[in-house]
Amino acid sequence: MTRTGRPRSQQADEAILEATRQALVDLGWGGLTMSDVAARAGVAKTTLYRRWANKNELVVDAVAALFDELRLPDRGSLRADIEGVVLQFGRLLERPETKTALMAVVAESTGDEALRCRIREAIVDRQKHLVIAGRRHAQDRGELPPDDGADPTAEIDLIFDVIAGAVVHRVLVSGESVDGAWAAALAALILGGLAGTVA
Amino acid sequence: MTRTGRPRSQQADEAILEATRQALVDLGWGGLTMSDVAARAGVAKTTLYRRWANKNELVVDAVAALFDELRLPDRGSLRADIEGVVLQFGRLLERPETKTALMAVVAESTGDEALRCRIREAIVDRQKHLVIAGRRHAQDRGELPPDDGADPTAEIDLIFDVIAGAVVHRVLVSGESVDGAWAAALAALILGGLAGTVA
DNA sequence: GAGTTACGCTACGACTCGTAGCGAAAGAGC
DNA sequence: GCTCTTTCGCTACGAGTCGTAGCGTAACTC
Repeated sequence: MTRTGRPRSQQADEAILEATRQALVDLGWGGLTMSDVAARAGVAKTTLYRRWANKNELVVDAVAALFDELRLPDRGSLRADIEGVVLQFGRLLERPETKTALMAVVAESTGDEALRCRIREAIVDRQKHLVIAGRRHAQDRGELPPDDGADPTAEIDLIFDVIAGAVVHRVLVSGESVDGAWAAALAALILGGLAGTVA
Repeated sequence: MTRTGRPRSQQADEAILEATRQALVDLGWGGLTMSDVAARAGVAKTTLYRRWANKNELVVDAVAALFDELRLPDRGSLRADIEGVVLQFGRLLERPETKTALMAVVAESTGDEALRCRIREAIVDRQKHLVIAGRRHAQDRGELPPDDGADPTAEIDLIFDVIAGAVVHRVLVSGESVDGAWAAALAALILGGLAGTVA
């Protein structure tokens, strides 16, 4: 089913997404306008609306592309894996375009189920896979017990919410940076609990 | 210095804040307009602008009032205190007006230092006090060692980011509710780490 | 070539923002 | 009572944005 007619410019797609990210840095979420993005991308405003229904979906796609770079290299221990993911996620979140956009689209998604699904697929699931992979590596190494038949979903979700939530909260709400010392402290807390860090 | 002239209507203030919260529930952040809030509150639009410079500050104040209800009753153990705070914060965050507004103003604050300060005073510090109080209670009970001269700020900040971040992430990003079981699991993780929950 | 689709451009109605100007209302001080 | 001061509701306004429609042209397939 080769489509007939003039094909959509792939180049325009990337120019628009890049222009969206740049506009977010310069203007923030509230200041971003479709006209401005179109002008930056060297594209007509109508071209934007032919591909994205509204501002929210455009920004989700523009930001989601940034999450492609998340990886989990096996660093040899569960502790090192956690620190690596925390640092990686922190660096990603400290970039101005990510910082501004992520919370805004999440906020907008609270009343928009379609947008929520789009975020889940494009961003959340991509992070959760890191937790699942890290857990499997740790089990292979014997650092964590293998699945005992119980459903591990709840545990995975908890770890995911704790790690991602802590990083997001540190960067966006507390407004401080995620450095090596903080990543180490968080990893220690997750592994050993308060007893482990304090004692 | 008693101010002369007609005093500002305190009643109007509360009507506006309540109308703002209700409008957030009905319309979401993007759909909320100053005209609509004014109409709901039975107030002229100009009256809004005489008290709040723009939409962001109005919403911050409207939402901040909800955080007044956060308390830390001494429940007898560190574990119970953590579970109580988590449940309390979770219930607050699951309310539609909080859910929608909190992330939006945080997102907007990434490019607005004044707004960031306002959020810190009105919302963040109010939560952090709970962590500080809980830590002191635990020290009084002997569950945690007393301060050994080292600055406990970093540890408090970490615990704060982990608890608040996890709850926020669970509710707003993962989109699931904070129930007793989850609160217990989170408390167990914080106290004993992965070793404690798994083994 | 013929047919189909995407493109840039312009214009448009509906809406929101934030401000200005007006007369009336509500208090404080004499 | 009266005056002064500030807030109030109302209307109107310019500027800006959204998302859409219509047009002629460009690009690609068969």
